[in-house]
Amino acid sequence: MARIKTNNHLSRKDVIVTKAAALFREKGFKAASMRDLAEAVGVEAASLYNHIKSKTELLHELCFSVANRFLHKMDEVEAQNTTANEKIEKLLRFHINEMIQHYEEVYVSDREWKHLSDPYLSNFQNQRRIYRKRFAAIIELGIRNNEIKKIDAATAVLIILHAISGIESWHRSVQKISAVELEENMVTILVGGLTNQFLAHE
Amino acid sequence: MARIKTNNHLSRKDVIVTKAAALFREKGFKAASMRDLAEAVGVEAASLYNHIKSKTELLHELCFSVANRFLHKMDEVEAQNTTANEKIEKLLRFHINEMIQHYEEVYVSDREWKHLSDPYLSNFQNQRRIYRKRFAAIIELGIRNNEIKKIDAATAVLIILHAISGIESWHRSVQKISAVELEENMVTILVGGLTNQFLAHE
DNA sequence: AAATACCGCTAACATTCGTTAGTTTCTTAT
DNA sequence: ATAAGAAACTAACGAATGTTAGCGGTATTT
Repeated sequence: MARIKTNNHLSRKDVIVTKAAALFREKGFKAASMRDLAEAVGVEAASLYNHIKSKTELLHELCFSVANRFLHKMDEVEAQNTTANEKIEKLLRFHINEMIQHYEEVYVSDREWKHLSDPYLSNFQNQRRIYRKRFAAIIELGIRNNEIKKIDAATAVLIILHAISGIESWHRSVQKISAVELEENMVTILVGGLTNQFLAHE
Repeated sequence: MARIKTNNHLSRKDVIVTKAAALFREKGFKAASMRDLAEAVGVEAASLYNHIKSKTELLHELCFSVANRFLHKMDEVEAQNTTANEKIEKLLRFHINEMIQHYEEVYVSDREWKHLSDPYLSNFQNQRRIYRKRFAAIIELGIRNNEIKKIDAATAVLIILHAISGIESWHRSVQKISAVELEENMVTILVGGLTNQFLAHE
């Protein structure tokens, strides 16, 4: 009867949530069964219910812990007295680092939130919508200040957020450039575009 | 006993595949049941099997019909005698239009291919890998010709492809800019970046 | 050492799932 | 009109799913 291993900082529930993130990422929420999760944790399926309320609760916890981190960062960035471009770059780098360091959680929150059930579902969708609005507002400010091209802000947000979720591919690929290089490349491309502007002007 | 409606160009199977795409997009492959699909088609679940072999077959058909269209376009673009930038823009616009016009199929192929089973799974993954390699090769050519910034080509591909999948958000949003505007915005941002370069140089 | 809360186990439940078998009904061709 | 084939139906299957009940062992507190 082997117990779930914990250290001083992690509760048994934390262990389960972490393993769930990895499993939901790998198989998708619906395809991952509680018996799969139990095996990953090293315990029988029924035993999980001594620590969690339901499978969906695991998804709640993952989705909202990620969402909260992003909203918190948005508060911080908005409060800073910087240019729109600097704000965008800050957010961009935060997103990239979150995706690199908390890969499984962020990925699950991004792709599996559909399987939340109300009221969590509407709640999550709301937070998401608001986050994007705030992001778009920063871009619109940048446009008014002539820092940023006259493009549709919502489209820009959509591109940025989805481009970041592409780090998933990087994470799984065998031949990777370093995390730092990845970050620099992404910022360069998204902020500055692909085209070699110097050459184009000459 | 209402039959599945067909016109001259669509077989009953085509109708099922199309409805399946919409359903798989909405709920995800695993969460969408054959009984759901049957209801959408207007028939009992068992009746579907007069036209299809299995649920997974539906996913095969969707994934590979999309993949084939992209590979075919890649052949075409590679064969053209144009600059790397022009090739990239061609592919970009093709992706965007595919996503706008065949939204459900492309989305499903993009997000649900994990649920394919071998040998289809490995096959699909291979095609995907090769497609990205070919895309990256075009970018690398552009870099050597000084058309494109010295960035990591694989990262650029990853950003472009994922950015395009963001059209999903546009598709579902209520207040949309037009498809043409969306396309122009996406090309502008991805090729030219966010920053207002003229201003930055002055 | 005894009491107590914690945690894991086995067994089983009600559902839901994809799919098959067998039958009936509708359409089409002769 | 009738035979033949296509396509719908009902019923049911076995497997897998999330979850609960109840019991037994283990760690912690007194």
